[in-house]
Amino acid sequence: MSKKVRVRFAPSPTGPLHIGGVRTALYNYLFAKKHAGDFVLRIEDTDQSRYVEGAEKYIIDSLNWLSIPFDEGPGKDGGFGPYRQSERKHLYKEYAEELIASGNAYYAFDTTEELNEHRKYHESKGKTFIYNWHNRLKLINSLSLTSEETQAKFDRSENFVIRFKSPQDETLHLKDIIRGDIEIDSNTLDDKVLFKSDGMPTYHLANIVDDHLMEITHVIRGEEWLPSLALHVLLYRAFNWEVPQFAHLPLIMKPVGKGKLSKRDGEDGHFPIFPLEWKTENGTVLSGYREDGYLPEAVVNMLALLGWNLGTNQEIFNLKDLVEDFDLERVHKAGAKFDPEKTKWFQHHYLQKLNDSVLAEQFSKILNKKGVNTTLDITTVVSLLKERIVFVTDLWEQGEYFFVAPESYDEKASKKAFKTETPEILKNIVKLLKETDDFSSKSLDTIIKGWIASQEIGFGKVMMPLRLALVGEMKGPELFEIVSVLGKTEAISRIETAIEFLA
RNA sequence: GGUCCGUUCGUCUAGGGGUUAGGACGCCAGGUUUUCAUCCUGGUAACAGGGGUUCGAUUCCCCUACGGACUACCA
Repeated sequence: MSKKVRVRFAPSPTGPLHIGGVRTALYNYLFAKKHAGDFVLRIEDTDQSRYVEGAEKYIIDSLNWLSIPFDEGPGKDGGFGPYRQSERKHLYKEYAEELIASGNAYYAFDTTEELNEHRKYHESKGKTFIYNWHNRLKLINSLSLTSEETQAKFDRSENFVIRFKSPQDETLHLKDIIRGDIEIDSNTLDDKVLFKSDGMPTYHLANIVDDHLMEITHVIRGEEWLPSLALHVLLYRAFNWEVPQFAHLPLIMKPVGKGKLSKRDGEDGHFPIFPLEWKTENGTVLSGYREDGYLPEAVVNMLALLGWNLGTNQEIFNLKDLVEDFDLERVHKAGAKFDPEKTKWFQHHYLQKLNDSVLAEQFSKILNKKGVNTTLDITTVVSLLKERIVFVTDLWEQGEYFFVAPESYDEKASKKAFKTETPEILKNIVKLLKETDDFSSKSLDTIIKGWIASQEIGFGKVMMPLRLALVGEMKGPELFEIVSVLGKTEAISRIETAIEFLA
């Protein structure tokens, strides 16, 4: 019996999550649920200076909005808490010291200034400064100093960090579910800081300790962590802990230009890159998918396919399908530019599946805000407009004329549609409308088309000016549906207004 | 610069030693709608380059180019 699958999503609360982070969360969730495992949310807030108020709440709200809730996390203890690293602070020191005791780590006293000097010097010579086996004895640490000298530094309360002692002359064989085998020469690794002088662990230490303590079986994270994989595996080895499996997800790239998608890409506002709206401290509002009117299903579907596919032609997946079909082995290796246009296509698809009554309810709210008072049946209006909209808000743009009579007629269209004989034709239509009480679109269709046929005039000569009179431009659903919804009084009134306009 | 990862239509991708290299978004055209949009049909468009291996390579190997990530007491 294999261990229960446990995965974690471990964001840093430094601001809003962009869709890259959301996708990482989604893949973790899908993998966990597919294997009947747990999805853990862990907040990695070991860098107090970068902490941003509200970011944690934002992360949780985003996951909830997308229906990818965590099983364990802040406020939801599953026996492995706390789930904020700042609240686990007391844990890490002893693990760092354990590494020192076992000879896998050491104290280092080099100041930031000194290290910067070294880096600058190396850079000037076209080299890279690496703190590791080849020079650690020339630097200031408990390996180069005598134990008395080291103790003296402690007695003087000098700042220190704990660094990992990376091995020399070893070829590491790493394994990644998506990328396969990776070979690393340990001599290229540097002695990463595990424990900072401010008493907090770095990401590397906290991450490994927590993943171990939380019994994480699969680490699914962004490709930007691939260079740290060797260190992490070495850390597990040093602790003599079982190593989880790793999967490094391809990056999401900017839709235009070069490089990976970053939070800054949300600032130009051409398309949302955040799930939810976010107000920065300087008051700028970064748009979110939710506030822009996207359905969470559309966002999830789009994100799922950004780097993964089933191998069939299927592109529409709901969350349940995804849980069933998702497979890390089918995750693409290369980074993916995300495509705002395709996202709209998904949105259109999912919006069409919404019930007319649900849309009508939302549309009513919009109408209220616009101060529109109407006796029209909103659900019917929605049913006529639905297929041409992508967002609920498009309903107004597409169907304003249902509620407000046109005040002008599209210039180009009226040139084409309004002819000298038009007023006479429209008068006849008014007469026909007055004579009937059956305002079903079908009946209207029969009556008016029958009249047109009997007069032996072109359909266009009637239909086009009629549409213009009712709508104001050449757009909208089937004409007699509009007449039917508008009703006798309003329809006749609009046509008479057009006749007057033409006079 | 160094280390690592990657490279199939503009974009997301399928495929994989012998295929007309498939799908989707976009774009274009036609049809439906006597309008517009939707929808339907069709079209456009790709294996980065060079060497191998092989009867045969887009597919396997190597090199180059290009792209990306990392290179902090940030995650």
